[in-house]
Formats: sequence, C-alpha cells, structure tokens
Amino acid sequence: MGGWRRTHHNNELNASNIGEQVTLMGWVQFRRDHGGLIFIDLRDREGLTQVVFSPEHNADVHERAHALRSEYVLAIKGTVGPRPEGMTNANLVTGEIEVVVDEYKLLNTSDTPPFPIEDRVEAGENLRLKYRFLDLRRPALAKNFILRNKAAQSARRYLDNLGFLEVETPVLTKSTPEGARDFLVPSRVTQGQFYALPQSPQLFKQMLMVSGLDKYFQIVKCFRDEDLRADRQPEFTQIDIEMSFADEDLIQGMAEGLVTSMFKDTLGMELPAPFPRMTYAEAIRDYGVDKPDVRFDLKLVEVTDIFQGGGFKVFAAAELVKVMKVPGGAVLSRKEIDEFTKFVEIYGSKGLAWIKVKEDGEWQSPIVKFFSDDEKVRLQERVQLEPGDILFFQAGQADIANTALGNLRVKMGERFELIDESAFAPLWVTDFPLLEYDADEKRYVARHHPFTSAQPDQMKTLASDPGNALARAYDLVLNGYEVGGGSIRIHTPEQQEVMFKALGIDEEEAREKFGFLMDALKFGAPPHGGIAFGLDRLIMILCGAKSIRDVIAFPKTQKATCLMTEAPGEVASSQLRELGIRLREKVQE
RNA sequence: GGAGCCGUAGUUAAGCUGGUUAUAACGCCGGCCUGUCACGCCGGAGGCCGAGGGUUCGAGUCCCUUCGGCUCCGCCA
Repeated sequence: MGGWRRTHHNNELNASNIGEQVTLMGWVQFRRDHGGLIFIDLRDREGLTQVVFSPEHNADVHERAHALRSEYVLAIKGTVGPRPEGMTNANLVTGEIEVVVDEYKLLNTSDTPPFPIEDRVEAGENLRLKYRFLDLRRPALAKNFILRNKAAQSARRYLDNLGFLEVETPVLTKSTPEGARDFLVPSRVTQGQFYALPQSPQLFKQMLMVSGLDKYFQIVKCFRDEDLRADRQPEFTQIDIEMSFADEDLIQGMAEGLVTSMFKDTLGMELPAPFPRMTYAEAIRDYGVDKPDVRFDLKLVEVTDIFQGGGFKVFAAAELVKVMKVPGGAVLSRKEIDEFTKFVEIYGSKGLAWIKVKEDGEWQSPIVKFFSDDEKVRLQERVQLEPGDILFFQAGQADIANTALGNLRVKMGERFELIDESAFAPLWVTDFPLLEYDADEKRYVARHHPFTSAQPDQMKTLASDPGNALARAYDLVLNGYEVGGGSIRIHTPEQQEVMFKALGIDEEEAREKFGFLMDALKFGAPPHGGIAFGLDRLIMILCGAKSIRDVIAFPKTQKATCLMTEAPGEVASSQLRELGIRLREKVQE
C-alpha cells in the first residue's frame, strides 16, 4: 500500500469533513463512467462513499480510472467536497459529500463475481455458500456479524461485571451415552479409542463449580451430529453459564439481565423485565407446544369432556379433543382448509375438522351433524363462537393433537397477520417433566439432561410415577424459539444415583461413563445450577433473519457439508492407517 | 429414514397441451457520453436446459433413476 494509511471508513464522512484530505480503502461497488466524470461507490464493511475522478482535477488519474471494474480493490487519496446543489443522496449516510480523487492505488483486481454483491439480488443459496467470502461482502450479511459482535461483547461485559469467570473447557472429550449423537474423533495414540466433541460443556462446568470457581461462563462451540433445520447447525455456539449457591430465581434474574443488556447494546431496545413465566403444563394446555410464540393471542381450548362417550365416535373415544377458535377465520376457502389439513397431517394428525359460523350465525361444518344438541350448546358455551369465526378441531392421541393444533396456531398467526414482526416476546417456561418415556428404548430418558434436579417434593414421584416427576428446569422462549435452557443440578451422589436408576443406567455403567462426576459429588459439591443460550438463534432473532445460516460466517448445508471448503472429504489411506481405521465396503441396497 | 418445493446464459427468471434457430432483464465485452448514484445511449458475445437412462418421428417440456440446494417430519438430553 506504499505506506498509505486509511483515515476513515466509508460510512464516516459528512458535511463536517468538507475540505479535509482523506484516504479511503475498499471495493468498487458501482462504477458510473460518463466518459468525462467517473463516479465510483467505494464499499467497505461499514458503508459506501462516492468518489469522483475528474479530468479537470487530475487528467492522468482520471484516464487510468476508466479501467476500474466491480470488486477491484482501491486505496484513494482525495479531498472531501460538498456535492453540488440538488445532487445529494439521502439514501446514503455519506450522501452529502463526495471525495474528489487526487491519487489512487489499485491494490488488486477482481474477476467478475459469480453473483452481484448487492442486497437486492438474492443469488441461489448453493452459489452463495460456495462463494461465502463474496456473500459476506453484502451489507445485509455483514451487518449481522457487526451485530453479533456487539451482542457477544455485551454478554461478556455483563457477565464479567457480575464476577463470572470465562473458562475454556476441552473440545476433545468423552462420549456420553445420553442425548444427541456424538461427533467422534479417533485417537492415534490409543488406537481403537475415540474422543467425542462436546454436545455442551455440561459436566465440565459442573466440575468447575465443585472446584469452587463459583461463577463460570464461556462462549463456546457445541457439536451435535443430528439432522439440520433452519435454526439448527451441527456446530453451534452457546453462551454457557453456571453458578454456585443459586436457585431458579437467581439464575433467571441474571439471565434476564443478560438478555436485556444484549438487546440494549445491539438494538438500543429496553426489554421489560422480569419476563412472563408459564409452566410447561400451562404452555401445552394453552398453546399445544412447549415454546409458544406469545406475540399473538390465539389459545387452544380443551373440549374432551363435552364429547366423551357421545355419538360422534371419533371424538367420543379420543384421549384428547381440543379446539382453536380463529376470529374472522370463516373467510378461509375450501382449498386453504385442505392445505391446512395436509399441514396437520405432517404431525401425525388424521384430519382437521372445522366449523365455520356464517353471518346469520348458522354453523357450516362437515361434522356438526354428528353432534347432539347438548354437545352443541356446551361447545358454544365454552368457546363463544360468533359470526365470521372458524373453529378447528384436533382429536386423538394427546401429544399429536397438541402438536398439530399448536403448530396450526402459528400458521393462523401468519395467515391472518396476527404477529407483530417487530415485537419481541420473551417467556420463561418452567416446571418441565424430569423424564419422558422413550418408546423405542422402552425406558425413561431425561427430558433436559441426567444431571437435572427434581423438584424438592418430587423425589417420591420419581420412584413411584417417574413420568410425572417435575424438574427444576426452565427454558427461555423468544418469539416461539427456544433460545435458552437450564436447570438446578443434582449435587449429591445419592440423588444422582436415584436419577441414573430411573434412567435404567446401572451402577457399573454410571461408574464407567460418569465416574468422575460421581466422585466429584462426594467431595463437597456446592448446590449449583445454570443456563445455556443458543447464541446463533438469539442473534438470528435480533437480526430478523429466517435462518441461523445468516448469522454464522461459514455455515453447513442441510447435508452438513461446507460448499466452500468441500468438507467433509476423504483422507489419505496413510492417515487412516495411523489411526488404526479401515473403511468398511459400501453396503449395496 | 421419510415428505414437499426447486435446479434453463455469469446472475435472476419466462418457456403453455411435446413441434423450426431456447426468451427477457441485469451482468460481461466494445463504442459514445462531464453530475451520476441500480447513470444513460448504441452494438456484440454468451447455453451439456443439474447428470444418466427411457417413451416418441421429435424432449427444456412426459416417465424412471440419480446428484445438489431449501423447508419440514422423525431425530435434536
């Protein structure tokens, strides 16, 4: 760069800088070559500045500037000048001024990019991922990473001020039997054995509490080898937090402070705290799901009792019959209802019954003919149908009916534009079940994780009726996304043994897999608990993005590949030999 | 493991019930242009219609297989 130093970013100059000599660096965004005057919008991470090459100002420099093309990298020295009367650009922060170029250096040329580096042109995602380094030049994406940095720094500041220590934990660790599928790393030194990448630093942070470090946090990568979604990547980042001598209120209060700080430092927005709280049972009852989007108000209503043992067999025998009234929903066409029927079938529902209320109050429905007069009266008493409303039914297995209707609720929120897209609605969901039954494995598994404490009065339930024991666990839900979750942990070996027993993990296996935890709990483990936030999801919501790919610099595709590096890839047979690994023949169908 | 949507110049898309030489815009290349800001005007080049197979006189279009991207179910303590 010949000793040149940048004096300003491309969003910094305004009328107050007029007359100053400046040096700018950046990429050619747009070139407007008039033959005489040449205008170039110079782009960097922060913004655009118009620079002008004028033949009258410097004929030689102007002549050379004809050759400039998109994405060439320039350093320019020039004078900040006012734009002529009526020539300002209100769309640009720097729109009042332009920089008249005295001298420039072409720092690098560029091939024509495979897609335009502009926010208004969305190239296909496969192309954008292959050339991720170009996609990241787009301001819409770059600003997500500027925000992400602000959020992460805000979190660090907040936690440091409260006396939390940022401690790093191992990435090469041990596979654990519960939870998600592990990513494995073969050991060269001990052939035939494998490390696992951590699904979270859960056990290490508990160890740090036993160590007396008192308050820990880490912004840390976690790895889970499960299938991807728009809000799930195989490697993702958590703000992982643990504190000693803590109960639910203390942790939730700290977490609320953290989230409100992050909102303030990124969007300048004050989130009202404390956040509303709701039990898991209430969430399922009113919303059908454990992470309700409470930006809008539709609620589910149970009507099982009305139809129990009645004349309409489908409802009479159902474990659960639930309805959702959508005011004004009678405008839905048959075709739309058919689409919503297909939608609920995704969740295993057998169908979608409905009642439309016509303007004269008459019920139009494929099923009311099966209802007795008494059932109609009781239904009307419970849901208060009015002209123009539609009432959707789900009947059958409770979990399917809840899930189907709960997800249909979100669809209705979108269809009738009930959701304020600019709103943020945080919500604590508490009192989760400690265990849930796994039909495949024919045993109970931990709903949160096996180190979660049962609620004080629930130890008996855990032994007698494990499915109904409640946990000291809590999730933070934001706009229908689970953005955080945590619990008060088990801190005595006796309770941990009860838990392992409930999970069908015998003493030998517990010792083999979690021996160090059992040991640690014997040496004066303090009561402790914590929480972990999905940083990617939180940033996604803060950015208004639809996918966490938009807030991860180098994300994976749905098949967990990286289109830029082409990972995963094959390795040399010599590498495998060193590790003592031989690949099996590919199994043909 | 399963379901759905998508794949056509560099890019974004159009291409009907199968029928001459596959369109358009932007980009690119060349020329002109001193107040543009997605500059404008004139001209030009650019295609393995994701890949493979089949049906047909004839396939971008229909069928099968396959690869890739996305969304979702299962899965994700």
